[in-house]
Amino acid sequence: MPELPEVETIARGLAQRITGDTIQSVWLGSKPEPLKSSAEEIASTLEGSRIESVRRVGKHIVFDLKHGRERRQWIVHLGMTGQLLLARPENEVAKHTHALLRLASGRELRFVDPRRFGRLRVIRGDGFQPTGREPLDVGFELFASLFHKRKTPIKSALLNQKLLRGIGNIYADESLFRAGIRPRRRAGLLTRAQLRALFESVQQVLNEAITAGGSTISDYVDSEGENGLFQFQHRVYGREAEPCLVCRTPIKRLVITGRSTHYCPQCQK
DNA sequence: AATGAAACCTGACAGC
DNA sequence: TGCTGTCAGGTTTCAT
Repeated sequence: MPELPEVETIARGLAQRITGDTIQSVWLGSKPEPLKSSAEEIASTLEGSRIESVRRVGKHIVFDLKHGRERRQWIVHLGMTGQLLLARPENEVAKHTHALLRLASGRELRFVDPRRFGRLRVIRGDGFQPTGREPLDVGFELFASLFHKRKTPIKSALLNQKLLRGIGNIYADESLFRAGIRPRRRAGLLTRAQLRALFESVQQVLNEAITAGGSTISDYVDSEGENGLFQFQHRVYGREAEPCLVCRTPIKRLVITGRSTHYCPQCQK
């Protein structure tokens, strides 16, 4: 479900509301799939830990914890349909709830994920090592070098988390539209001007989406259960056969490395 | 090394 | 009212 702007929105909301709280006890569902670490390891690492900070790294939510003097981390990836929700104990526990953290403040932090593509893991210490570069922190020269000599379509390269971390299907399509680049163009063949346009489009799209609280297509909600609003600003994603907002040409849809891809055949070259 | 297809899951929706 | 097929904000694994 969530890409960089959605994960950023969730992390900011949680940071505001649970920083300084302590995890008292942990319940983990019987289905083991969403757990990357063992259930016992997750529970024993989290229980008794104080939440020092909550932040986004790529599409991961990182909880920096302190257990006594020891640093620990809880790493959450939401997959396609994962949600982290702050709730009161009396609130009904939703179907597909896989983890429930009881906090000292009396609230509960719940991980809900119908498709179970999400992943939870814990780390002793603070050594979480993400892949790729943050698209909002990287400079142009480094950005351009990531695509050098790559034969893969630029759309696939944008989705490759080992290059840039956090861009997903919606924001790849939206960035390519704004940059006027066809998704199937070989990454290594982009001109310097196109790379510059793409660099700026990616940052623009991500920043605007963060401001709008992310995109809600079907089930994304932030930690308070609120929808995002950026879906109303999508220019190509989900608009197959609808007129391009710039030139009225019908938006085309195709599949690139298994992902639905939307573009304007007139505006994107 | 790099690329692409298939697999992992459940739910919603369209068409019959 | 079913049933079937398709699709979905993602990543990993396995062949080429």
